[in-house]
Amino acid sequence: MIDFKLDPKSGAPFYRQIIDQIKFGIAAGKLKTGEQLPTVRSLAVDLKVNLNTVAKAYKELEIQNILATQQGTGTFISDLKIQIPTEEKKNKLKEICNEFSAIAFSYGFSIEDIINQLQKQKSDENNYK
Amino acid sequence: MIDFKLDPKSGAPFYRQIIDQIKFGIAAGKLKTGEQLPTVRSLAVDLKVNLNTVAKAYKELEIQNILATQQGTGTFISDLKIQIPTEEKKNKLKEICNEFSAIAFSYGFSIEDIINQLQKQKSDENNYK
DNA sequence: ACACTTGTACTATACATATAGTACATTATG
DNA sequence: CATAATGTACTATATGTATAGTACAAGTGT
Repeated sequence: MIDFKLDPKSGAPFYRQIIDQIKFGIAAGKLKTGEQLPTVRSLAVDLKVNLNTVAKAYKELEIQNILATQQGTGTFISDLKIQIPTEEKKNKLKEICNEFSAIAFSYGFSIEDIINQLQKQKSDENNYK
Repeated sequence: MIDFKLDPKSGAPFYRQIIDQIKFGIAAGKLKTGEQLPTVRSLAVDLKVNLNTVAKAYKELEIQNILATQQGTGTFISDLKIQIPTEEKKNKLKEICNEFSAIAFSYGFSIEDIINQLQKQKSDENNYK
């Protein structure tokens, strides 16, 4: 389970910080398929925010098919591999990359800069194997 | 010179659409170092928005050292070549790439998927030249 | 059936953002 | 020096966003 934390100074809204931490948790392997997340209430109390703030984060992740909620039971990490249809997945990748390059671009980086950096990351990753 | 256009349905604010079109114009080679952009007034009239909306776009690009403004004269594309990535900038790139690959991971994409998509984007961009 | 736990919906409010209106400051040019 | 061109600053307003308060609905387990 993740140790959720909110930083009021970060500038990023609370609900987005929650979303990011869950996504990072999945990417880092700390959250696995089927695992239950804290309930909206318990996490809200824990983070000292309103339960709707947590619910909003969960809701957005549910729309993205990253979480599955069951009323009365809880919220769970869904099986990411079989969730998104391939065609939709391709569009999602395009969307992510567009947003990605737009942000990088605003910092003065070219697409090439990004590709080079990612390739560096990729070889780093292989070194761990 | 770019043929500026605004799409009210796009969801993106006008000033950001202007920014993006200038950035893409530079990336596509349509705008070159030293070239003068339309004045805030003329572009505002052309796009049927307030001059402050254009000014805001120019201002943001000036802060990013992409444009240089001279009161009484106009706004120009600055010399982008001398913007060598500093140490700080490199770290920023790394940071951005880390965050995005983490997000892409959570959707089930690999770094390779991202690189492939970005290379596709890059060649699309070159086709405009 | 009942109590309890879970997520959801509706409302209000404070705050930020985008755009516009208007007046001002600075520079160029004749 | 005067005028016109240019970007800038200040203000107002409408709209969207984030968060919270509270009540509701749906499922669980005894």
